[in-house]
Amino acid sequence: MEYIENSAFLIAFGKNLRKYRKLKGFTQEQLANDLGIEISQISRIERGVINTSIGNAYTIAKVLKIDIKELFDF
Amino acid sequence: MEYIENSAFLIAFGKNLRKYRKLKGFTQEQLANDLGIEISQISRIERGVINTSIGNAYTIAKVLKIDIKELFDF
DNA sequence: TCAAATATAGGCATATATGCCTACTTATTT
DNA sequence: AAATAAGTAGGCATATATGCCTATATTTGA
Repeated sequence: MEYIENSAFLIAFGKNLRKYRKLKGFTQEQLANDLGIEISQISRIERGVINTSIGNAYTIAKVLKIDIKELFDF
Repeated sequence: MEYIENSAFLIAFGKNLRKYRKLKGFTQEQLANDLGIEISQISRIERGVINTSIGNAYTIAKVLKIDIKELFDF
């Protein structure tokens, strides 16, 4: 198994999240509303600007109705 | 798929991390040193006291030489 | 091409994780 | 039982994520 840098990981995670969000037909705003977090955060997470929490990742998976492991599968 | 509460998720994550840490023969201190983070944080994460970042989870997986998905597999 | 919807960018205040430290507790080993 | 190792607890300062807001850019649809 090869490991990437932390910043690259955040970007990869964000891209993956964006993929699943669109796949499930959510806009950033809808996702943020369902999550109960700020819409600007979704944009930041998807671009890899911020290093969000595991709890947030879990809640996102919950809203998207996917397994959290899928968010880390890339 | 059934989803648990956020606080329960953090506790489950911590227990799982502890399982893998011991499985790989690390003390909290060794893991913290290899990670380059504070030992007190490991204790807090394992007990579900804090909601650590996805980047931290990734680095932990890297040090333990496991796939990050395993940390979320419970 | 224009309008509307969606996403990006950044500033500022606040909340929470983290680092650093000391003290205490629990577990392990002899 | 005593000594050592490992883990827990909490305080305080700092760093970073988050919330809230406004403005700009980009994409999508008519």
